[in-house]
Amino acid sequence: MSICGMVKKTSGAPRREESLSRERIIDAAIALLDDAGESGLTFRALALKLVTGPGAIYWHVANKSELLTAACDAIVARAMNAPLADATPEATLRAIALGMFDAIDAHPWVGSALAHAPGQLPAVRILERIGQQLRLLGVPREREWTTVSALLSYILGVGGQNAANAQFAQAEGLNRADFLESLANTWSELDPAEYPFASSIARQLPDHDDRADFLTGIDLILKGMRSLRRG
Amino acid sequence: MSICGMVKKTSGAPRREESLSRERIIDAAIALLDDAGESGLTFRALALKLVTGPGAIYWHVANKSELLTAACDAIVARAMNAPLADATPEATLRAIALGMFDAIDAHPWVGSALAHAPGQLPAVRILERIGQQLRLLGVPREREWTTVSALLSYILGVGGQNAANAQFAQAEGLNRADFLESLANTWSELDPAEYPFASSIARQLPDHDDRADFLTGIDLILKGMRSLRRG
DNA sequence: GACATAAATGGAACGTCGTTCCAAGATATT
DNA sequence: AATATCTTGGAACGACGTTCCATTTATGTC
Repeated sequence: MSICGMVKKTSGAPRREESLSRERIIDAAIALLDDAGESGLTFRALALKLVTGPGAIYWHVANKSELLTAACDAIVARAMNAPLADATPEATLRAIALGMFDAIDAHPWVGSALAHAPGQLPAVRILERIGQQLRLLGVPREREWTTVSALLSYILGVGGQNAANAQFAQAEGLNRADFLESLANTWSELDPAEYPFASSIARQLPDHDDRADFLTGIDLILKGMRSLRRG
Repeated sequence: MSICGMVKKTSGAPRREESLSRERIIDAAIALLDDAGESGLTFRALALKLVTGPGAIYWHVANKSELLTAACDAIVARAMNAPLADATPEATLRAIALGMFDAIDAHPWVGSALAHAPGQLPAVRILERIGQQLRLLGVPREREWTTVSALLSYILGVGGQNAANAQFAQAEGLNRADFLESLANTWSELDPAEYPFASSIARQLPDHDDRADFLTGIDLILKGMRSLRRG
C-alpha cells in the first residue's frame, strides 16, 4: 500500500501508539453508530476506521453482539453516573429517567441495543439506580421487583420506539418532522368507521413533544405508586 | 396504497391450487418464525417450505421488513379482534393488555417486530383499541395522547423484553427457567457495594411471574390515571 | 545480543444472507 | 392460434459475520 514502507519508529515506546485495544475499538464503534446508525457498524467499516483488518478486532472483542452491548454500556454508564442534585427520591427518579431518555435521543441505536441485551450490564445499571431510589422512597420489599420492572419496562419501551423511529426515518431519508408528518397522513386516511380513535388523533402526531410525553408517563407510574402506598 | 384494482375474476377457476399468494407466504413465514425464532425467517427457507425459488416470493412481497410486519400484523389482528366480555373500561383495558402479552408470549418474535415497526398498522391496531376505552373512561381530550402512548409504550416495552429474553435463551440453548437462573447467578456475583439493589434482588429473578408483573404495571398506570382524574 | 515463546495483527477465504435479474412457463385476451 | 401479460424459480451479486493462518511485534531467558 504505502510506497515508503519502512517508517522507522524512532522512539522505543512500550507499545505502538496506534495499537488496538478494546477501548479504542469501542470508541470507534460508537462513532460509527452515531454517524451512520445501527447498520453503520460493520467489522469492515470498523477495520477501515482503525486501519487494520477485520480479523485483528476479534482478538479484543468476542463478536458483534458483545461489541454492540459494550458500546451501549459505555453510553448508559456515562448517563447513569452523572451526578444528580440532592432532591426527593421522586424527583431523582424523574431525573434518572430523563437522563436515559436524553441519552437514547442523542444515540438512538442505544435504545435498540438495550432492548436486545436483557439483563445485561447496561440494563442492570439502570435497574440499580432506580432500585436505590425506590428503597429511599420506602417501597415495601414485596413490591420492589414489580415496581422497578414496571419503570424499567416503560423506559425501555419508549427508548425502543425512539430508536425505531429514528432508524425508520433515516431509512427513508426523512428527518423526524417529515417522518411524523407522513405518519400522520397515513393515519388520517384510515377508515374512520374502523379506526375512529387513531384517525381523529392523527393530527396531534406531528406536534407532540416526545420528551414531555415521556415524563408524563413516568409521572403516571409514580402517581400510581403513591396512591398504592396510601391505599 | 391501493389494494388491487383488477377485480375481473368472473370465472371459478382461481389458479393452480398450489400457486403462491401473499397470504400463503405470510402463513409460511409465521410457521417459520414460530418454529425457529426470529433468525428462522429466511427467503431461502421460505422458498424451500413453499417449494419455489426466492425470486418468486418478491412478486408478492416487497422485502423482508414488509413480510415481517405483515406476519406480525396477522398475529396482532387476531389478538385485538378477539371478542371481549362487556365490562368496565378499566377491566377491558386490562384484558386488551393481557391479550397482547399472551400473543407475544406465544410468538416472541412479535414483540421484536412490533418494536421495529413504529406507527405501522400493527401498532395502530393496539392504539385504536386502547384509545376507544380511554374515551369510554372519560379521559379528557388533551390527555388522550399522552395516556394512550404511555400504555402503548409500556406494553411494547414488556413485549420487547420478553422477545429478547426468548431469543437470548434460544441462542444459548436454554429454556426460560435455566436462563433466568443463570442471570440470577450473574447478578448475585455483582459487587454488593456498587450494586446493592441488583445483587440483593437477584434471587427473586427466577421465581417471578412475568404475566402477573406485567398486569401490576398496567394497574399502576391505571391507578395513576384515576388519581389524576380525581386530583 | 541471540534465541524461544507468546501476544497481536491483517488479509484472504468461507458460508449465509437479502436482493436483483432474467429466461422460461403459465394464463388470459384477441 | 397468436400475442400479451402475469407469474415463476434458479442463478448470480454484493455485503455481511466470522474463521483461519501466515506474518509481524513484543516479552522473557540465557
